[in-house]
Amino acid sequence: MKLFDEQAFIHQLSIDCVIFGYKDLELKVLASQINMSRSFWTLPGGFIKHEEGIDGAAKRILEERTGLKDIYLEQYRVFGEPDRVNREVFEELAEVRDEWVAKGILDDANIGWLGKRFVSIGYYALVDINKVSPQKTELDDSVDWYNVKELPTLIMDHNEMVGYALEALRQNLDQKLIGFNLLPETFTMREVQELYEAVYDRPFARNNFQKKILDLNVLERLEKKFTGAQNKAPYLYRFRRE
Amino acid sequence: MKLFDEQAFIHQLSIDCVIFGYKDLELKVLASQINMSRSFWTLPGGFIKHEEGIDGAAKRILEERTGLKDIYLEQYRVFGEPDRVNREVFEELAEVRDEWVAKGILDDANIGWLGKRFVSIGYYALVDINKVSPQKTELDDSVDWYNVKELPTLIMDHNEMVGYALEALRQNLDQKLIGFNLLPETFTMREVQELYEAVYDRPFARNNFQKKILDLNVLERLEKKFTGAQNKAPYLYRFRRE
DNA sequence: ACAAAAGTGTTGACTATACACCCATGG
DNA sequence: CCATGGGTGTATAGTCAACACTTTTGT
Repeated sequence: MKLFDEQAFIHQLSIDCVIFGYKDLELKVLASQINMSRSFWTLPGGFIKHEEGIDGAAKRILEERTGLKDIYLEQYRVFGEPDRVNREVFEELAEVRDEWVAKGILDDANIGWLGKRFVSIGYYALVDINKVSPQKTELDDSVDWYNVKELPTLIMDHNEMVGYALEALRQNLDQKLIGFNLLPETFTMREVQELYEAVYDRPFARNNFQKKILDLNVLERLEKKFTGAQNKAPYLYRFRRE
Repeated sequence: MKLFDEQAFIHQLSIDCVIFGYKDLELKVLASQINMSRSFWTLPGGFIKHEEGIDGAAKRILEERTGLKDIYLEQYRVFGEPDRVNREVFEELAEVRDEWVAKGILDDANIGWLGKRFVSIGYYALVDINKVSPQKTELDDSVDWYNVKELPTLIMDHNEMVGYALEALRQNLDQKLIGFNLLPETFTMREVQELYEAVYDRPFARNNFQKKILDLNVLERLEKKFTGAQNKAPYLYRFRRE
């Protein structure tokens, strides 16, 4: 079965998603590895169907890759310089072309379509990393989370895309109260703080941070969380959606 | 001569520009009027050539419409819902079709190309309104400035585009110090304040405003401006670019 | 001298940050 | 009762808006 029907999509326009997750004090980004003769890393992406809105397309792509519906996502920038095409990758693609066509993954129409210059709409998404089971496509060799500070070299301008996405995330984290999308349903104040420290890559004073977050009036305090550690048990909080 | 060669451009992808100008205490937007059997207003827009970057395309479109090079511009959002097409306008277009084809303005290939669903990249631009002499295209009946608060009804989602552009402008005016692009080379502090009041649609306290702006350290104070009015002559300022 | 508007200084409220202290928990 | 980390209170500095006052200009 052919990987995709290029007739169904708008030409020369793509969507690339920077999916942010948070775990082990690190802000992470989902990237997949494609093995040709060399291996390449890439952001999850896709195309826009003719009858589909761009937000809808991004949602569909995210659902395909993460299995999640109702993901928080936002477009943040369009990447459309004419030199975006990555010559290296395309040369590699040429090398594996016959093999992949034989496998039926791609056909000539696909390859011609992919070879054109693309304008890509950048979306970023925030997910609870525990709820995600990354889905491989036929082309992917692996799909995994990478620390945003130690990303591998991605194809085309995808590293730059992550940079702009992080900038947009930092701008919006406070303003739009979206950070809680990166945390599980309930969490401690320390976890919120550590998340903020990972995003902004700088420390925050504990007491002032607590005051600032509580003053937002968007958290409800639940029962205490007894961890077994020999210290005061922290409260759990939940984000109030309205 | 045919208006445009649809072969030269990326399909189903357009650019629309919200060009802001400032005059007579009002923030203004450039819109052109197209006369079919009814008349429609529209934002200046265009398409992206195959070998051209999107920022470059926006620059070209702006230069065509304003005669200015080196305009400050920024992309702020993509509009890509599938129901963007304006049925009314397309029906009107069908009515004048034969006439326009006869005139040689459009041909069938053009019309088929235009009839598809488009995704549009929104740019906003800031110009010194005194330097602009709006250029009509063959299709335009008029090109004029309209108060952003009293815009006519524009085609498709162009009114919504202006709304988002204004929001983006407000967010960036302070942060990126871009407001001075709307003013002439030299200006008084009062003029800066009136500009801000027009953009944010609210008054600012005179003394505090002056302090805030001067503390940015981006203005150099020049000679005084004697207007002939019976009051203290205000200083002229110039924006320091570096 | 006067009206109009520009420029500057001072005050008080609010906010953000730093410092200090007490409390709960399990060993 | 001690070490550890959680929760809260207070003082200080820095920022922002309101008020007051002085200066310059042409009539």
